[in-house]
Amino acid sequence: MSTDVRVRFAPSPTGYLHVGGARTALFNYLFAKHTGGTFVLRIEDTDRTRYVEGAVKEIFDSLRWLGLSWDEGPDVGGTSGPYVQSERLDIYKKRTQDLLDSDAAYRCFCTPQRLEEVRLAREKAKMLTGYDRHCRDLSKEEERRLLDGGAPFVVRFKVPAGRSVVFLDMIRGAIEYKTEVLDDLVILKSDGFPTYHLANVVDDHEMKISHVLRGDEWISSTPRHVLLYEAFGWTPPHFAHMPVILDPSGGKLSKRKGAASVMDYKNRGILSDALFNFLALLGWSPGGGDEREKMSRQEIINAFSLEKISPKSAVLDEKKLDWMNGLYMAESTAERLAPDVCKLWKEKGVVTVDRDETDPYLLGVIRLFKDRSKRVTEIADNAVYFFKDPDDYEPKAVQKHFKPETVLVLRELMENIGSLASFGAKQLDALYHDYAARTGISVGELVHPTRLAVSGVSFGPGLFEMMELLGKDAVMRRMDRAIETIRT
RNA sequence: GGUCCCUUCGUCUAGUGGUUAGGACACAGGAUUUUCAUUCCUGCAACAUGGGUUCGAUUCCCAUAGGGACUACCA
Repeated sequence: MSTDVRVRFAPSPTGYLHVGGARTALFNYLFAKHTGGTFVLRIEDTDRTRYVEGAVKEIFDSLRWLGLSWDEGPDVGGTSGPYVQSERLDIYKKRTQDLLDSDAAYRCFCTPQRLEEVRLAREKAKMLTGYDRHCRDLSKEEERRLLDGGAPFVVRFKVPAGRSVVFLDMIRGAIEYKTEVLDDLVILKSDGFPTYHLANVVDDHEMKISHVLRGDEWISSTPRHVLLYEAFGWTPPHFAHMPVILDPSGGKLSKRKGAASVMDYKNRGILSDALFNFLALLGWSPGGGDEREKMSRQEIINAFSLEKISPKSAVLDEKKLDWMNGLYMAESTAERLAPDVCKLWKEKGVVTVDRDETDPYLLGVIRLFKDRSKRVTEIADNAVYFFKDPDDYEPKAVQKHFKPETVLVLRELMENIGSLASFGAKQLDALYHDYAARTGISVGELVHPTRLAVSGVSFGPGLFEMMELLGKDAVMRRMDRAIETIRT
């Protein structure tokens, strides 16, 4: 079956792409790539009231940024199009008619008010909520009369009585439902649009989807879908339901509580490779004693299998994401990081908007910071002093390193630096060590005040590399300024 | 309320009918380093509870508890 694998990711354009959705897409992608199958992207826009302008683009952008490219979809086409449900209305109408013809479905003329009343009454009586099948046995004459009167209607599926529906979830095993708990679901709405249930079943069949990998909120709808396949005389696909991703308090990830969408993570300085790797490991692991954590896309694809997906929901640990992102930051190059970092610098007004991203100075700064930063944003935040002299100095560090006698030391260092033949990290290193040896002052006691004078903070890249990049003029000017500060 | 799903360190997880229950992140301590970060040691820390089945259960079964999903003319 390996080459027959066809999977799909089917988001509805109601907003941004949530990381939970992104991971479902990721697992679909991984399964397709692992099996040499096809990854289809389908837009489920059958609810016109929830449609959000720009959502499709946001979803496309998020998936592309994460590196999840699809083989068939709205923009790239394919043999099973169209891939947007609102463009497939005729298909659903025809299929609905098929069901009506075979007496597997019926028109329901109940008003929303009546439905509401029934629901409340049933709830009160502690009965199963859901439709009471009022229109299921309408006579032909009655139906004709209502139809001729122009009464609005929906089409409902006739759930057979006294049956049990069993389906196999690839990561949970067999799941069984009695049809008693299933009500007659709406398959075609009064506006002529299909509901998710119908559209989903029809499309998955027509698009020859072999495996449906979706969020586990769909488990309880699956028996209805199985019944629909049955009514159409189709073989259902394989099902596998992905667990949800939670925030640290155990609730759903939400924008309110922090990052929730793929773009949130991007904007907060997470790298695509890192998020890909991290999300893959959330709810899945290679198993079999394989304890790799940092894995390339190809390694993940090679090791992936649906059976190793865990059925339990997982909490997204941002600390671990940071750790992994740091690994990818260090591994990346200044050139690759530059566009993202520069964008942040430009937003902060640290560099002018027309500044060239391939500027060697900029790349030099990034190179100095990337190994010690966990996120792209960290570089942008911590490297500001490379673009302007420090306005003030870190108070705690001042107490520790700016002492009256520091003035003398800095002055002498400046004199030495002034007479340096060439201003480079190596020479500076030698100079500091020589000076330390000559005076008996420890290197640390020279380095710390210099660092504070030059950068304004007590931490950062290697001092001598930093000085070299900053250049002699800036270094001398800042040291001079620090001396003034100490004296006053 | 009903139906269904889930349950190994704080978090992500590996794993087995008999193991000192392994790794990673985080945390704590130490070493290295001019700072920070890295790196390297060390430490801390888990099989939800109760019944079975079994010579033996973390592992298999059943309950209970806790968490979650669904219960729309939303997906």
